[in-house]
Amino acid sequence: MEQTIRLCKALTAPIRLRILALLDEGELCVCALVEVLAVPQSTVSRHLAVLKNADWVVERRRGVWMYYRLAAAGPPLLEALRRDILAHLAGQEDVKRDRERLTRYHAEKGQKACG
Amino acid sequence: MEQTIRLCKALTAPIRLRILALLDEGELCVCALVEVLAVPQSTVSRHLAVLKNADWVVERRRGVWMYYRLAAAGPPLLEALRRDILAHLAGQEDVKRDRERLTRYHAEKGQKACG
DNA sequence: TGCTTATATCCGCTTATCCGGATATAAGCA
DNA sequence: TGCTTATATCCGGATAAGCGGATATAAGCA
Repeated sequence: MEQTIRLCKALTAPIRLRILALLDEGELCVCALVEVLAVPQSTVSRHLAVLKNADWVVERRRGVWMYYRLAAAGPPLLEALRRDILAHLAGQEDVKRDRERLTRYHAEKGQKACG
Repeated sequence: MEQTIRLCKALTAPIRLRILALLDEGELCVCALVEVLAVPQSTVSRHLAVLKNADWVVERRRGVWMYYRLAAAGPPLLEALRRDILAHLAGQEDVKRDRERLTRYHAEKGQKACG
């Protein structure tokens, strides 16, 4: 029950849904999310912490950079929700916009250290 | 996006999950929920309003009684979430307890007008 | 009409969540 | 060691959500 609620609570902020949709394209470091989402770094970090606590994402350190990605496996409920939610988000206009910005970011990424 | 959030927000309170799990057994009137859940009537009513606004449930008036049931059909996301969530809730101890109480309630219901 | 019962809404209060600038931590490098 | 950069956490203030007793609404019946 608490697990269900934790999972669902993590899905109740637009920015967190946008983060999940971006991570669905692959692992990203915090600075990429800050740039693509265009919100303060502390905000991104805080929302990532929520997603991590709810087991939606896992992190990995590489030098100074923290990389986040969708949790590969987990309890059945999480996997079912992930499938449904991401499929639904994929059709959203705002998500498409974010993904275009991410593509652009990746294109320019050659100059960035965290690539 | 707002739809996703509304759907998920409705799932962030234990009592609302318990209500959904009970309604999964079939339509119920408010007084049944009040008795089975053992919380104040205003609380049940308020949470039912949240579930209704999020399109999780629909209501039907019959005389003085309001009957609530799970929304039969809806957007694909809602149906997918319903399947996942209810399947997961069915295994929970608290949900089983509630359902036992509901069975007992139904057994005694012969004497109740709202049956 | 007036009375009773079921349900919804109101209200004051408490508690949780969110925001983002400021600050702390942690790693890499000179 | 000290400096720089990336990220996390803190903090004070704003907004939202929740609670449940009290009250309003709505239907049925005498």
